[in-house]
Amino acid sequence: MKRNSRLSLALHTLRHMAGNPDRVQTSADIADHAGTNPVVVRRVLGRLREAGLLTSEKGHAGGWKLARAPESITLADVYLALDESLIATAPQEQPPACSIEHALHRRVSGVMKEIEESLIERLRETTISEVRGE
Amino acid sequence: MKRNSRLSLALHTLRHMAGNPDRVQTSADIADHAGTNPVVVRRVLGRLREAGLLTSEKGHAGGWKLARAPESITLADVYLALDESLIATAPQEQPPACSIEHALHRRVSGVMKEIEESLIERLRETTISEVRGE
DNA sequence: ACTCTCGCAACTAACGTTGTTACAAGACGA
DNA sequence: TCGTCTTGTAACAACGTTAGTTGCGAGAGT
Repeated sequence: MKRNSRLSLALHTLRHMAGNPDRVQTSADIADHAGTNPVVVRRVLGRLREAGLLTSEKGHAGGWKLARAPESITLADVYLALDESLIATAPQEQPPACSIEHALHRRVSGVMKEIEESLIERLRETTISEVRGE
Repeated sequence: MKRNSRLSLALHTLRHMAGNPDRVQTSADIADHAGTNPVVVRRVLGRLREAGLLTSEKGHAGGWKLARAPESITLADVYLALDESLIATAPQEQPPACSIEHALHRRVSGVMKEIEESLIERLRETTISEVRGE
């Protein structure tokens, strides 16, 4: 699939949890609803747990739950937790060998970094609670 | 390699041409300088030709040349010619089935589109002539 | 004990990108 | 006209990334 799908899965799941913050959901439930696989769910939500957005418990009544108030979780938090870095400029491993190439890379990287900043800025304006189907 | 490399190759080549606008260069020369393959060069530069930035000629004195004044070619022109669409949101082929998923997709797509606009805006500020190694 | 859950590692499959080979078609000069 | 240089294009291999899948171990709870 696309680069997008991890972010989609994460947001989708969090948004559902935001509507019912105390309910514990298993990976299997989530996978079922999202049309994917429990292992994939654990992979993605594991990132969110590392970032402090979710908690997980093993055992009978185990599963996933929000770790914080949904009003305090922005789209940017999710984006950053996954560190997708949509705006990728390859880190130019080779020594430039051509000053033009070097200058171009610097220029483009600069713009990309700026743009990624503003993307994050923009995502930070919305919390997961605020997105709702009409 | 990375998503980035087509854009890098295109910009690198155009920048060199901008410094010597009347010289005709073969794909082999360009590939050699960029450390890649003539076929790859033709693939990438072919896009630029379709966009009206370059011309190509077959035969003995054939090769590639700028189609326009280098001062009139911006980084955005190159980016758009390649239609890389760095900011990809998958076009959600499936019917949503879940209104939350739908709303999220709309929200995220909206932000992404905005961001891509501002990237292009930003790239439009610089012409290929203006980038130079110090 | 038994069962349910997450955690994790390993493997497969699909996809996109680059690189490579091969060949056809057009342009030019001898 | 013939040979040679070039682009144009198709087909294929190589590689990396991602999602999906299977299997097994480790905790938690009954």
